[in-house]
Amino acid sequence: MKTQYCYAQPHPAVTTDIVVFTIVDHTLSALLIERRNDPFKGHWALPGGFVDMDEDLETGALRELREETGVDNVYLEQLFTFGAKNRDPRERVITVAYFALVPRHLVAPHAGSDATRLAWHPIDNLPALAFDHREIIRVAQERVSAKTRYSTVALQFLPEHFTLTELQQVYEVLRQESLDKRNFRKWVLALDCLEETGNFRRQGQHRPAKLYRAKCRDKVEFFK
Amino acid sequence: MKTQYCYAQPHPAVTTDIVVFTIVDHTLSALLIERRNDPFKGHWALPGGFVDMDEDLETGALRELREETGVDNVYLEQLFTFGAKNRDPRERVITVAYFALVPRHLVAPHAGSDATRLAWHPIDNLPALAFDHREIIRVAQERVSAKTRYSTVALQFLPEHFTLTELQQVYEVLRQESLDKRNFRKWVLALDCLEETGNFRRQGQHRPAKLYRAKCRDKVEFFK
DNA sequence: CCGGCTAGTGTATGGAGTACACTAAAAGTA
DNA sequence: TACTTTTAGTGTACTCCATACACTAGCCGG
Repeated sequence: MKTQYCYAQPHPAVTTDIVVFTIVDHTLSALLIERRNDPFKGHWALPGGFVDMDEDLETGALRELREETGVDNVYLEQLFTFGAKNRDPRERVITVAYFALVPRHLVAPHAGSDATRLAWHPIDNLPALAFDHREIIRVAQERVSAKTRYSTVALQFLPEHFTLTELQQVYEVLRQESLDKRNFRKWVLALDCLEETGNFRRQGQHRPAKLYRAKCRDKVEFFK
Repeated sequence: MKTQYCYAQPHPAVTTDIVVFTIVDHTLSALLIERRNDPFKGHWALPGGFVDMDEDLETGALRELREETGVDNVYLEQLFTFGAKNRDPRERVITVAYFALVPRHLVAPHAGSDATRLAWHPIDNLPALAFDHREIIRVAQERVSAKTRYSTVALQFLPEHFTLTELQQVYEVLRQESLDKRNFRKWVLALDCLEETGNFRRQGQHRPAKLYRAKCRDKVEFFK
């Protein structure tokens, strides 16, 4: 006989879903998994899953992320909780959505441990998505774009060392506009959250670029 | 025999809690209810309760608010979801916290329908609170203060008609600093979200003040 | 050594935020 | 009625930040 968990009141299921963003080819992209089971079999979905009873929400999100995508040690922030009563056809499921920002090269979406299909999808060309995941991604994108305006989150898209041109490209992708090089540099350096590494990146037949590093990589700071 | 709701996997309980803010005597205050049952019997707590299976999260929050405090038709926004594994001593409870902003005079916290004690408490002089409600209030206060910097939420603390001095006081309370009268007026009028009603408030032995109204009371706008 | 490419730099202008002090209008009082 | 008290309401000068804009530096390959 199967174990059952019984309550005097009906309880919803609670999941976490994580929108993992990176920038691929100058395009903001999200990491998606192809579902192998119903409902929405064959559709793409956000990584995520049920919260264990003995783990905090954020811990659960990090665990799902690691298990399903191999992504670890990244910037993670709670986004919004989606709880429309019919968002899952099986039972009442409330999902606490998170978003994560990762440097592109750090994540190689080779199939997950269980041979599930895993891939980056550009935000403005998403395939058919399961549940309300399209809406979740939309909200996540808005939040990330908004946060570039008053915090240093954008640094989370880059590896430890990067050039100012690379950083500018991150901002251009997120804010969907091109920026003036001189003004951008003046602005970002005035924030006083970058430092030169002393090294250069030689790449292509042109002048090498100075490499910078975030003064505090793991702390997103607010300004203004 | 009691009805039981059984699941193959353990499920947490899900509640909503609402931080209702208003400004009383130039002080940001929250609406609290004295608990009549264990756990935390006698402690003060946020209004809120279990989410029904057939209602959306926000609908549930609004229902609890109405049932427990009589507060209705107010600005409500999802704040954050608190799900630390031991935040409720009885069982795993995940709470989706909201905050609401209300004009002071619209809410008379006479005891709720069930003679529960209900009262405004200044934010910086809170009594002993149940669960992690102090933390929830702290996060809510931070969010509201931050939002006054780039949106028109502050208008939600005022009734339909108000003077510029009253509006300035709201900003001063939320941002915890005094503002220059001329600069404040220049700034707030330049936002172009207020209009004169044509009426005046006569009060005290001095020049009457123009009454203003929000151009769109029910829509919080962003600027900058 | 010349061409092609990206890295890197300064100045001038306009607009917004800030600092600051007096007049206007009502009401109560002598 | 004129004087006092109290809050409402208004303008200007300065500083700083955002913006617009074009050339030199340095590497590589041919």
